[in-house]
Amino acid sequence: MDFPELHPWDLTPKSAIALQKMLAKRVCLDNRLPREVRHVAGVDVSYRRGGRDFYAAVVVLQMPDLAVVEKVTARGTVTFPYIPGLLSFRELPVVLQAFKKLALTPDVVMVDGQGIAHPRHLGLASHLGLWLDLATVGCAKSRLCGEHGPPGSRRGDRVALRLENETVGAVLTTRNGIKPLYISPGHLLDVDTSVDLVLRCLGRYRLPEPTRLAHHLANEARRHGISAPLQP
DNA sequence: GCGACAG
DNA sequence: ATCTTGTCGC
Repeated sequence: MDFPELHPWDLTPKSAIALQKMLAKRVCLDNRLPREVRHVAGVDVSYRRGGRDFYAAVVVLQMPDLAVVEKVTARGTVTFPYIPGLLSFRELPVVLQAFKKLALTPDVVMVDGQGIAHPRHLGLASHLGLWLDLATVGCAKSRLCGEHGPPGSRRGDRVALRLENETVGAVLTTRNGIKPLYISPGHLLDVDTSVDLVLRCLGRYRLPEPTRLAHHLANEARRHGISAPLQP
Protein backbone atom coordinates (compact mmCIF):
# COMPACT_ATOMS: atom_id res chain seq x y z
CA MET A 1 0.00 0.00 0.00
CA ASP A 2 3.07 2.18 -0.10
CA PHE A 3 4.47 3.13 -3.48
CA PRO A 4 8.12 3.33 -2.46
CA GLU A 5 7.91 -0.16 -0.96
CA LEU A 6 5.51 -1.71 -3.43
CA HIS A 7 6.73 -2.73 -6.84
CA PRO A 8 4.47 -0.64 -9.07
CA TRP A 9 4.37 -3.28 -11.79
CA ASP A 10 2.78 -5.67 -9.33
CA LEU A 11 -0.27 -3.45 -9.09
CA THR A 12 -3.11 -4.63 -11.28
CA PRO A 13 -6.20 -2.58 -12.06
CA LYS A 14 -8.15 -4.96 -9.87
CA SER A 15 -5.93 -4.52 -6.83
CA ALA A 16 -5.84 -0.78 -7.45
CA ILE A 17 -9.62 -0.61 -7.30
CA ALA A 18 -9.66 -2.62 -4.07
CA LEU A 19 -7.12 -0.21 -2.60
CA GLN A 20 -9.24 2.78 -3.60
CA LYS A 21 -12.23 1.39 -1.76
CA MET A 22 -10.14 1.00 1.39
CA LEU A 23 -8.60 4.45 1.19
CA ALA A 24 -11.86 6.21 0.37
CA LYS A 25 -13.09 5.50 3.90
CA ARG A 26 -10.34 7.68 5.31
CA VAL A 27 -11.09 10.76 3.27
CA CYS A 28 -12.20 13.66 5.48
CA LEU A 29 -14.67 16.22 4.16
CA ASP A 30 -14.71 18.50 7.20
CA ASN A 31 -12.87 21.77 7.01
CA ARG A 32 -9.44 21.44 8.54
CA LEU A 33 -7.96 24.47 6.88
CA PRO A 34 -6.21 27.01 9.06
CA ARG A 35 -8.03 30.28 9.77
CA GLU A 36 -5.81 32.05 7.30
CA VAL A 37 -4.66 30.13 4.24
CA ARG A 38 -1.13 31.38 3.63
CA HIS A 39 0.17 29.01 0.99
CA VAL A 40 -1.63 27.27 -1.85
CA ALA A 41 0.24 24.76 -4.00
CA GLY A 42 -0.61 23.64 -7.51
CA VAL A 43 0.59 20.36 -9.01
CA ASP A 44 0.58 18.91 -12.52
CA VAL A 45 2.22 16.23 -14.63
CA SER A 46 3.50 16.35 -18.22
CA TYR A 47 4.88 13.71 -20.57
CA ARG A 48 5.39 12.91 -24.23
CA ARG A 49 3.06 10.75 -26.27
CA GLY A 50 5.27 7.75 -26.72
CA GLY A 51 7.73 8.59 -23.94
CA ARG A 52 8.36 6.71 -20.74
CA ASP A 53 9.28 9.74 -18.66
CA PHE A 54 6.88 11.71 -16.48
CA TYR A 55 7.59 15.19 -15.23
CA ALA A 56 5.79 16.59 -12.20
CA ALA A 57 5.83 20.17 -11.01
CA VAL A 58 4.65 21.78 -7.78
CA VAL A 59 4.32 25.53 -7.45
CA VAL A 60 3.55 27.23 -4.14
CA LEU A 61 1.82 30.60 -4.15
CA GLN A 62 1.19 32.87 -1.21
CA MET A 63 -2.21 34.30 -0.47
CA PRO A 64 -3.85 36.55 -1.16
CA ASP A 65 -1.59 38.02 -3.85
CA LEU A 66 -0.80 34.69 -5.54
CA ALA A 67 2.92 35.45 -5.67
CA VAL A 68 5.09 32.39 -6.35
CA VAL A 69 7.23 31.47 -3.35
CA GLU A 70 8.60 28.06 -4.35
CA LYS A 71 8.82 25.76 -7.37
CA VAL A 72 10.09 22.19 -7.70
CA THR A 73 10.01 19.52 -10.41
CA ALA A 74 10.73 15.80 -10.53
CA ARG A 75 11.15 13.18 -13.22
CA GLY A 76 9.65 9.73 -13.00
CA THR A 77 8.85 6.70 -15.13
CA VAL A 78 5.51 5.39 -16.34
CA THR A 79 4.50 2.38 -14.25
CA PHE A 80 0.78 2.18 -14.81
CA PRO A 81 -1.48 2.66 -17.87
CA TYR A 82 -4.06 5.38 -18.12
CA ILE A 83 -7.41 3.95 -17.12
CA PRO A 84 -10.30 6.29 -16.33
CA GLY A 85 -10.79 6.07 -12.57
CA LEU A 86 -7.26 4.88 -11.87
CA LEU A 87 -5.33 8.02 -12.74
CA SER A 88 -3.68 8.33 -9.33
CA PHE A 89 -1.82 5.06 -9.76
CA ARG A 90 -0.24 6.52 -12.85
CA GLU A 91 0.56 10.04 -11.66
CA LEU A 92 0.97 9.82 -7.90
CA PRO A 93 4.47 8.29 -7.83
CA VAL A 94 6.16 11.16 -9.66
CA VAL A 95 4.01 13.74 -7.89
CA LEU A 96 5.15 12.41 -4.52
CA GLN A 97 8.76 12.65 -5.66
CA ALA A 98 8.22 16.32 -6.44
CA PHE A 99 6.64 16.97 -3.04
CA LYS A 100 9.66 15.46 -1.33
CA LYS A 101 11.73 18.31 -2.74
CA LEU A 102 9.41 20.96 -1.37
CA ALA A 103 10.77 22.95 1.55
CA LEU A 104 7.46 24.61 2.37
CA THR A 105 4.36 22.75 3.49
CA PRO A 106 1.36 24.39 1.82
CA ASP A 107 -1.97 24.77 3.62
CA VAL A 108 -3.79 23.30 0.64
CA VAL A 109 -2.94 21.72 -2.72
CA MET A 110 -4.85 22.18 -5.95
CA VAL A 111 -4.73 19.18 -8.28
CA ASP A 112 -5.44 18.69 -11.98
CA GLY A 113 -8.09 16.01 -11.68
CA GLN A 114 -11.01 14.93 -9.54
CA GLY A 115 -11.27 14.76 -5.76
CA ILE A 116 -14.24 12.75 -4.50
CA ALA A 117 -16.12 13.25 -7.78
CA HIS A 118 -14.97 9.76 -8.63
CA PRO A 119 -16.65 6.35 -9.05
CA ARG A 120 -15.15 5.21 -5.74
CA HIS A 121 -14.75 8.68 -4.23
CA LEU A 122 -10.98 8.59 -4.56
CA GLY A 123 -9.78 10.73 -7.41
CA LEU A 124 -6.16 11.86 -7.73
CA ALA A 125 -6.70 14.83 -5.40
CA SER A 126 -8.16 12.68 -2.63
CA HIS A 127 -5.45 10.05 -2.96
CA LEU A 128 -2.74 12.70 -2.80
CA GLY A 129 -4.39 14.39 0.17
CA LEU A 130 -4.52 11.15 2.14
CA TRP A 131 -0.93 10.37 1.29
CA LEU A 132 0.41 13.78 2.30
CA ASP A 133 -2.16 14.37 5.01
CA LEU A 134 -2.80 17.76 3.46
CA ALA A 135 -5.96 19.53 2.35
CA THR A 136 -6.45 19.06 -1.41
CA VAL A 137 -8.88 20.33 -4.03
CA GLY A 138 -9.68 18.51 -7.25
CA CYS A 139 -9.79 20.91 -10.18
CA ALA A 140 -10.58 18.97 -13.36
CA LYS A 141 -11.11 20.34 -16.83
CA SER A 142 -13.75 17.77 -17.72
CA ARG A 143 -16.19 15.36 -16.15
CA LEU A 144 -15.36 11.85 -15.00
CA CYS A 145 -18.70 10.99 -13.43
CA GLY A 146 -21.72 12.57 -11.79
CA GLU A 147 -24.60 14.62 -13.15
CA HIS A 148 -25.37 18.32 -13.19
CA GLY A 149 -27.66 20.89 -14.68
CA PRO A 150 -26.56 23.44 -17.26
CA PRO A 151 -23.69 25.49 -15.84
CA GLY A 152 -24.01 29.28 -15.79
CA SER A 153 -21.95 31.27 -18.29
CA ARG A 154 -20.62 33.98 -15.99
CA ARG A 155 -17.52 33.80 -13.82
CA GLY A 156 -18.49 32.55 -10.41
CA ASP A 157 -21.59 30.69 -11.61
CA ARG A 158 -21.80 27.16 -10.31
CA VAL A 159 -24.13 24.16 -10.22
CA ALA A 160 -23.91 21.12 -7.98
CA LEU A 161 -22.22 17.99 -9.29
CA ARG A 162 -24.19 15.02 -7.99
CA LEU A 163 -23.29 11.36 -7.75
CA GLU A 164 -25.46 8.68 -6.21
CA ASN A 165 -27.83 11.28 -4.78
CA GLU A 166 -25.02 13.18 -3.08
CA THR A 167 -23.35 16.46 -3.92
CA VAL A 168 -19.72 15.59 -4.52
CA GLY A 169 -18.57 18.80 -6.13
CA ALA A 170 -19.47 21.76 -8.29
CA VAL A 171 -19.28 22.70 -11.94
CA LEU A 172 -17.73 26.14 -11.77
CA THR A 173 -17.46 28.75 -14.50
CA THR A 174 -14.15 30.56 -14.05
CA ARG A 175 -14.39 32.91 -17.06
CA ASN A 176 -17.38 34.39 -18.81
CA GLY A 177 -18.58 32.20 -21.62
CA ILE A 178 -15.87 29.62 -21.09
CA LYS A 179 -16.16 25.89 -20.47
CA PRO A 180 -16.48 25.33 -16.70
CA LEU A 181 -14.20 23.42 -14.35
CA TYR A 182 -15.17 20.41 -12.23
CA ILE A 183 -14.33 21.21 -8.64
CA SER A 184 -14.50 18.64 -5.87
CA PRO A 185 -12.91 18.37 -2.44
CA GLY A 186 -9.98 16.03 -2.26
CA HIS A 187 -9.36 15.80 1.47
CA LEU A 188 -9.81 17.89 4.62
CA LEU A 189 -12.31 20.40 3.23
CA ASP A 190 -15.85 20.59 1.85
CA VAL A 191 -17.41 21.53 -1.47
CA ASP A 192 -18.14 25.16 -0.64
CA THR A 193 -14.67 25.77 0.74
CA SER A 194 -13.18 24.14 -2.36
CA VAL A 195 -15.10 26.42 -4.68
CA ASP A 196 -14.26 29.48 -2.59
CA LEU A 197 -10.59 28.59 -2.70
CA VAL A 198 -10.58 28.18 -6.46
CA LEU A 199 -12.28 31.53 -6.91
CA ARG A 200 -9.68 33.21 -4.72
CA CYS A 201 -6.90 31.65 -6.83
CA LEU A 202 -8.32 32.81 -10.14
CA GLY A 203 -6.29 35.06 -12.38
CA ARG A 204 -7.26 36.03 -15.89
CA TYR A 205 -7.36 32.48 -17.18
CA ARG A 206 -9.67 29.50 -17.13
CA LEU A 207 -7.49 27.54 -14.71
CA PRO A 208 -6.67 28.82 -11.23
CA GLU A 209 -3.10 30.11 -10.96
CA PRO A 210 -1.66 27.23 -8.91
CA THR A 211 -2.45 24.49 -11.42
CA ARG A 212 -1.96 26.76 -14.40
CA LEU A 213 1.57 27.62 -13.33
CA ALA A 214 2.34 24.03 -12.35
CA HIS A 215 1.22 22.98 -15.82
CA HIS A 216 3.66 25.38 -17.44
CA LEU A 217 6.48 24.36 -15.14
CA ALA A 218 5.91 20.65 -15.80
CA ASN A 219 5.98 21.32 -19.55
CA GLU A 220 9.18 23.27 -19.15
CA ALA A 221 10.76 20.46 -17.14
CA ARG A 222 9.80 18.01 -19.85
CA ARG A 223 11.31 20.16 -22.56
CA HIS A 224 14.54 20.48 -20.62
CA GLY A 225 14.48 16.77 -19.90
CA ILE A 226 15.85 17.41 -16.46
CA SER A 227 14.47 17.87 -12.98
CA ALA A 228 16.15 20.42 -10.76
CA PRO A 229 14.96 22.33 -7.72
CA LEU A 230 14.40 25.96 -8.57
CA GLN A 231 14.66 29.17 -6.61
CA PRO A 232 11.96 31.83 -6.88
C1' DG B 1 -23.72 -5.83 -25.49
C1' DC B 2 -23.32 -0.52 -25.64
C1' DG B 3 -21.83 3.94 -24.27
C1' DA B 4 -18.91 6.76 -20.97
C1' DC B 5 -14.55 7.59 -19.66
C1' DA B 6 -9.99 12.92 -14.93
C1' DG B 7 -5.04 13.00 -17.42
C1' DA C 1 -2.05 13.96 -21.48
C1' DT C 2 -0.06 14.69 -26.38
C1' DC C 3 0.07 15.55 -31.62
C1' DT C 4 -0.30 20.12 -34.59
C1' DT C 5 -1.42 25.24 -38.17
C1' DG C 6 -4.05 28.10 -38.76
C1' DT C 7 -7.61 30.88 -37.40
C1' DC C 8 -11.62 33.30 -35.15
C1' DG C 9 -12.47 36.74 -31.62
C1' DC C 10 -11.89 40.11 -27.68
